[in-house]
Amino acid sequence: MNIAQTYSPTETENKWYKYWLDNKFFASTPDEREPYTIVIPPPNVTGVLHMGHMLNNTIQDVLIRRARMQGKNACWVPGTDHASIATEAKVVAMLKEQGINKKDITRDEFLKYAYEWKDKYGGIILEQLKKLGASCDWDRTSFTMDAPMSEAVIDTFIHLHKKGLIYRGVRMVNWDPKGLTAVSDEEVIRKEVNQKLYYIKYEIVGLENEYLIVATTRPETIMADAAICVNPADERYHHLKGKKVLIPLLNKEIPIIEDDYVTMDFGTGCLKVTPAHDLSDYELGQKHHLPIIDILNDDGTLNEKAQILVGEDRFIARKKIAKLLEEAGNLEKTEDYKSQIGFSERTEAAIEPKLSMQWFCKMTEMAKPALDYVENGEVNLIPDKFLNTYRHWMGNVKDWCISRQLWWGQQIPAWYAPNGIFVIAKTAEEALQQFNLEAHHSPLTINDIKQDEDVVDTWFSSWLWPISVFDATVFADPNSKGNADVNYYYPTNDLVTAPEILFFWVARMIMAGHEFRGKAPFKNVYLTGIVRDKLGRKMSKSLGNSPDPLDLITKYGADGVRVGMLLCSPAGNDIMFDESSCEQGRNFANKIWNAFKLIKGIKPQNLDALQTQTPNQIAIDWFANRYQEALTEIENHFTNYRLSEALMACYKLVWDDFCAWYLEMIKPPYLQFTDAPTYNATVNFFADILKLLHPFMPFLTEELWHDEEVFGQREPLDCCIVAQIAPSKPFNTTILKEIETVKQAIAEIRNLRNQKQISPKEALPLAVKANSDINFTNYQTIIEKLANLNSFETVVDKVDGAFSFLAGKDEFFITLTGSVDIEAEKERITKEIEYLNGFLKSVNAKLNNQKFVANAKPEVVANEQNKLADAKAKLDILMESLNALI
RNA sequence: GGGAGAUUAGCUCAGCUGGUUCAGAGCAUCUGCCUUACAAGCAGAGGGUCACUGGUUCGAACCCAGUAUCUCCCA
Repeated sequence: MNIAQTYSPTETENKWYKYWLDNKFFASTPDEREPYTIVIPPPNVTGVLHMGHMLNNTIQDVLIRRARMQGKNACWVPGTDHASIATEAKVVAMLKEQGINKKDITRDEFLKYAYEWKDKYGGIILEQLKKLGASCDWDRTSFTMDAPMSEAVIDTFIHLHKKGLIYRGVRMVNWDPKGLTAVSDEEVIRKEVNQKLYYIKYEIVGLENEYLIVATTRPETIMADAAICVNPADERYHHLKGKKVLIPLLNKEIPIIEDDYVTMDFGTGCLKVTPAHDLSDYELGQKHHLPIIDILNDDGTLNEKAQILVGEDRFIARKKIAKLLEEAGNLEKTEDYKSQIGFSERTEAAIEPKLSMQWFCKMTEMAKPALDYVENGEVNLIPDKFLNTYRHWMGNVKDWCISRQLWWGQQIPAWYAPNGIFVIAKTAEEALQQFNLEAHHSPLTINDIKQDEDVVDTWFSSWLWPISVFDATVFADPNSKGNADVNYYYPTNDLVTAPEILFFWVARMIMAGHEFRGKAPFKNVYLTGIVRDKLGRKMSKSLGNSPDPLDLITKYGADGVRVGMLLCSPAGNDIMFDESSCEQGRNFANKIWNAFKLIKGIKPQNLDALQTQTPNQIAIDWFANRYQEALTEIENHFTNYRLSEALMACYKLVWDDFCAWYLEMIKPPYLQFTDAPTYNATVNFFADILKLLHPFMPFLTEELWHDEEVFGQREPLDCCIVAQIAPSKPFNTTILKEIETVKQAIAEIRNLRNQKQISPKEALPLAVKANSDINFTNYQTIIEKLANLNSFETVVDKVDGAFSFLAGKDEFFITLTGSVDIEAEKERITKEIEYLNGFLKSVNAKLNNQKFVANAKPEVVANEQNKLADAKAKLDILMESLNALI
């Protein structure tokens, strides 16, 4: 026998991944089979593999491998996302290191550097996914800025603009003063921050030495104040109606206005209204027709409209102005205060609400069908608890700010004439044509017009992803039929992603899918949780609490890590990741390895023997049925996307049923071989097990699948990855039940040994008094072997002076060499009797209750009657045993 | 402040339509074993007032109301 003591994964993994690739097992082209499609949530080109990717992609790989083995044409499309802000930030930083300032180079030069950067680092995650075993169709790898994909984005922009769904407008946006761009709401991370609440005194005009006190966290914005607002119900301020106050330091008059938006019991009940620098204030300003005074530059420094502290950064200005206010006697006091502040997800700069001219995509109209798909079940969210959140969000959706003040991305196809008029067109030539069609200005030349400097949000590319990876040409014309790929693969089947991007990606993909294909892009959305550490903290690079996934793979094997991740990852719940679960995965792999070693070791010399009978037939029958039972359960778990439970069911089938029971039942004595029928059956079982496990543990199963000694020389394309797994068949429950009783009896005997300190080597005599209709002689060899008996007999009467126990209603007797401790036996039996009496009482209470009998379903009542009969029978047996002892 | 979800064994989680001997699984723990497939193992065992308080019901871990704690989303 030529096989290692333990399974060592690394070499195996490299070998088989290459073999799969070389033989094109991952590749898919449309054919007559049913398609099964997943598009990867494209990881961002700046990223490296983290635990979230590991979980997410393990799940996708399990689903895709299973579909492949069910005979479907499985296609998993990989790719990456250009991540405009993050990538641009990285490239800018890289250039800075080289002494190059972005401002000093042209857009084209910058893009050249950016593409170089992307080519070098952009594929890292995809390469890492291969280590995990991801069976993506790599030939289809897409990138959101590939030429056709970018063209799709521009076509989409033009199309939606034509429909009136894209417009340009001044809005309050989340401004990132470090990235110098607007970011979407979803890219803002709110954090609780310790701040100070400044109580500032505003002098009331016409009332000498009378002040209004306003509490604010942003004293540096007083120069931008347009009004002070109080609640009309606030009696403290009734006398100030119609009055004005002076902004401290500037001595500028602003009105006191009333609005019930103001919370009376926050601070002093007075709110300074700064329409240019706060979203709510902006809305309040619009309502009350207040002027907008923007005192900040794009980089967060104060501009000349501030009049004081011009050029200072907003945070420095805050400290300085506090001092100035204090000196001027306008600072009443300060208090410590905690509040939520938004930070840029990419640059970590504090977000500044800022009014600016941006491009927006109208959402209300598109949200309606996107909500309907989910409401009516055409798209299933798994778990469905997310439906509520989804519904809430789609009902309150806001227009989507799609422009970004960046270069890395698709440039907005808007062209401006010198007079500020713009047209939307794919090229400068087309734009010029459009301009010159319009009569109200003199003919322009190509040099007169200028394209919008900004690019569109990355999500404006990725919402097209499930379509554009197959056919990027359909966006110019939504009525386009599309190519063979998109017609075959779209809509895709499952999407596996994180709940945090349910809205800004999943929902928008549904919108785009509806707009351009008239169909939702997927049927099921499986939402994974966030991977957290043992302490419940989100795993992140900055906390340093995330293990390097590749190290884990080296340590536990890819299969071990896959199993470890899945064992603790129910859908939609965060996973508390603990390395020890990978250890469990590795141990499981080793268990399978060793079971295989045993099978190899008991292979008979001559497999062609004419022998057709085997004493192991009952064990074989049992496992064949047990396998079907487990398969049924596993299929059910998969149908419901309960992957961790499907895996656990496989785990128990292999470890408990196959290894601990079946193999022990059929195992010949040391250095002996089994018979041909047993061996063949066992090998077939093992092959079934390999197939069942393959989606979870692709490498180990493929390795063992190719063992020549056991499975013979296989054809080059005869691989586990494409082996077909048969659906479950009906099974015989009688043998399953009978073996359960047998197992129970064996466990009792082992327990007896433990209690009485009897060595497993010492054989014992067993007598069986069958009260059920089980014929125990069928199971004699199994019991003899697993309980180590030296005699086995069936009896009609109780055996006196023996240790006895019940398994089901059947009685078992073991005569021990020493005398039986009668008192202890009595006590044990009495305890059982007490328990049964209690049980009987509760069953009787139900059955004697007229209301129960009247209201409960007939089968429930019948069941109670069965319970009663069973318990009575057992009780009789125990009473007899007890009486025999007295 | 508004909304959603959670709370079951030491840990991570199942428990599907209220009704089996329903209080479960895996891991961890404890006891005994180096019994030649596997100590990354084998055999066995012990762990729970189903967060709390009421209610509905013949019957509640499950349904309802309230309370507490936690998480997330939105402001």
